[in-house]
Amino acid sequence: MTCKIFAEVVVDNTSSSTDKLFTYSIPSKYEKDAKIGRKVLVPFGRGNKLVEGMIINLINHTDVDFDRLKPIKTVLHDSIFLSENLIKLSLWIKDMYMAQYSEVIKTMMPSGTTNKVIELISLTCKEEDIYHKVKSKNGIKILEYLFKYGESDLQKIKEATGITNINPSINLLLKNSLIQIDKRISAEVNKKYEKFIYKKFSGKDRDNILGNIAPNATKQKEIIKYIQDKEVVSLKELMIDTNCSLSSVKSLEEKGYLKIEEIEVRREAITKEIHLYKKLDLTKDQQKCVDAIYNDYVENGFNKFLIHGVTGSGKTEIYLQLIEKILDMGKEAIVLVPEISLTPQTVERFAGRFKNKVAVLHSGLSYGERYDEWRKIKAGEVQIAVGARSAIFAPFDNLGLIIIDEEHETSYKSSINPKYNAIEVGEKRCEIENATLILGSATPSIESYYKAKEGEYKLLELPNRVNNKSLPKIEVIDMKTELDNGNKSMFSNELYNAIRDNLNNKKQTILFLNRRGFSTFVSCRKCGFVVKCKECDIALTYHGAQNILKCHYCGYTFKPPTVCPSCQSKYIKYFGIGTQKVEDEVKKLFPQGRIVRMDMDTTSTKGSHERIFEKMKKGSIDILIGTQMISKGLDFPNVTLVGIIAADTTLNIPDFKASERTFQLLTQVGGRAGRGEYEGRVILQTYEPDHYSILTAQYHDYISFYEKEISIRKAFDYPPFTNIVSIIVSGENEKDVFESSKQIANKIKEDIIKETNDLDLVNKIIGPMEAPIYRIKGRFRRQIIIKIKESRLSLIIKVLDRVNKESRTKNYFENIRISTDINPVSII
DNA sequence: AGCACGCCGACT
DNA sequence: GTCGGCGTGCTC
Repeated sequence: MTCKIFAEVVVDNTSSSTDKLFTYSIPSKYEKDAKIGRKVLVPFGRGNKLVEGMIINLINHTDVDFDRLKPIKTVLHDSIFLSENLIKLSLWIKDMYMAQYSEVIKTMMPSGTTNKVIELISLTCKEEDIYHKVKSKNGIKILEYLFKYGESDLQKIKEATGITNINPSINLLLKNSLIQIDKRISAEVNKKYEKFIYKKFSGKDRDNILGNIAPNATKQKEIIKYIQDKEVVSLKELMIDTNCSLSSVKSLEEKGYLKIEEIEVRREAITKEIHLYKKLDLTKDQQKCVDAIYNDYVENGFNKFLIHGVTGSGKTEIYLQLIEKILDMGKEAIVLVPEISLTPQTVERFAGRFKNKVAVLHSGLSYGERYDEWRKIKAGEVQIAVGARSAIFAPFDNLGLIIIDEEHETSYKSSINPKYNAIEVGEKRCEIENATLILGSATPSIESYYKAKEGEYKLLELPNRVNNKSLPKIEVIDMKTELDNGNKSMFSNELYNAIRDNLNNKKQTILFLNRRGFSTFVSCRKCGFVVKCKECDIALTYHGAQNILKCHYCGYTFKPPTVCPSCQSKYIKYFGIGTQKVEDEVKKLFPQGRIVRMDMDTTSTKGSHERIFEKMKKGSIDILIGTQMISKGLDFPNVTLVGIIAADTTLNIPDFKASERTFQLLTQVGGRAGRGEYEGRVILQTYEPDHYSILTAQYHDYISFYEKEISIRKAFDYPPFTNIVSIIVSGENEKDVFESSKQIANKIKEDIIKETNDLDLVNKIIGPMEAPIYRIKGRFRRQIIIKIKESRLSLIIKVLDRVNKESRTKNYFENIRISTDINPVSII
């Protein structure tokens, strides 16, 4: 086979106009190293500035003019590179989600590992040369700066001298050999090194050495004694244990007794001590599940499964035992869990079973930690990666299994570019790498369950809990009746009594409300004015602890008004309840209880999640109040009561997934009760007790919910019966946004007609209209929605891609952004 | 996006 | 001549 001589390279550049493949020739010395997925340095642009790139393809001939071709400068021998399979996957993602090459490549790599080339400029002449060899004023300025401050990079010189067009002057100085330019490459994240001390003497020489050391050098003697029966010790450790200084160690090194060496150390992402998590006996149902998947994998390789198992049915143990089998085959596994439940509890189970074969990847890690975990995977030091969404790209070369737990979670869909869905990417990756995909949930998404029913996934049902405990009873309380009976508080009589009894019985209670803050909106009782964010079209939430109004979209805070900004009346009232208010109320009603609130406001610091979990586990919390953060993965045997304060908060959102999300949330929260030996009780308060989401959740009846919901989706043509493409046009100038969105919509329609002449398709384009949240962070937003059948999706993507590019080059309006989302998790 | 290039007018 | 400012168009 002949060697390929050209490489198609994606250049590290955020601009959309340079987001394409550039062809470079491969110098013969790099023939072997220049492989697909390798990082390179290439000269780019007129100035031949060195930039990092990634080889996407190798080819034998090219249409690019010979005199335009440049050679690759360096193939970077880094531990960070991608497999050919992952490059294949990245190309699929780019097409499917209308993303840019560089965006996709960046999400696949650990952040901060992109190399930047810095050009350091230094002098090669004497000071007196400045004035007689250089005539130009700018040239003199630059040289004077370099004399004063020594070598410096271009940016600094530019700032200090105030020369805007500096390059001609620099080039002139370079031509006259008055300066030189050194190139240095560096990345944000690097390997971490620590100093270690090696013993350079043997035991029998010890007394000799001690005799040779000056009598007053007591610290040196101490060090010799300390290290005598060790081979190597970290400098840090030695300095702490012997309380010596670096100079003592250094003088011992000079005498030749020790050697100081820098060695790379791995940052540890799992800091906690991990206890063994014992293998459990499987129930019949669980065993059937494991066997079905394993046998299928051995026989067929690539396949897709959906495990529908009620809360507490032991899905995790199934995952663990399947992983064990896969590992025995020499294969590797990825486990995806929602970010929110990627708590120590989950990690403990996997690491507790498989010890150092596990790497974790999530947003709580520093760049450095993530970089080290990534390299552990790439180097084959671990066989399992547990992580959030982006762990779907864990760089295994021999993948056998991808598990996506709680597959209905919306966090698997990325909200930033590339706006990929980890489930779809997982399917594609398994197809490419001949691996098995397992989706698991107690409340599968409607789309996934439909696919399972249609045979696209193999459906496995686990209808029973492992301990054969029945699912907790859910009592629905109609809050309208409570109100009629004169109860104006947020707690029904039932819930109040249950909390009181639980407290008396020394059992734990979880209270759930999917809204943080104190009050959800502030309004004037006289004129109805609602206080909104200055930058967003969003009602502000009152946060009592700090006495501020907060926008949950942009994070801005405001002082609460004392008079109505609109009519100047004093009748400002705080409406709606949030977790803070619940906390206040519970503290008032049960002053003897130990009460903790858990939401985004109380868990912003690192490790705060963990602290609350530990306290809950130890039993030092009686009542835990929280948002959906507490609805997942928690397993506290002593929780016997779950109170859902207002079940309809998610129900009335104008989104096609509102019912589904409500059902899932209620089922998941309800599942937190009665996981131990005691019977659990769930009290659900609502103003809409007859809504099917609530009725079916009450009886843990997923199937009935599914039947009802799928018929509605079909009737109104929503997913899974159609794909949804949402296009948001945004900008700071309202009129420009209005006009440009209209033009874009027209362009899309024209293009579709040109391609297919399908008027029906054109008529299905909704909008442009004001987006449900019309303004966010000062930008006005208009939305276009296209419902499109699977068979026509690629056509629409093609059209949108073209319109996107065109509107960018033609630049009708300034600062207009177009953001396209294929199958968003919500159209709000 | 960044950057070079080229053209122009202003300032020695 | 030299310098800065700005518009234009390209990047293998």
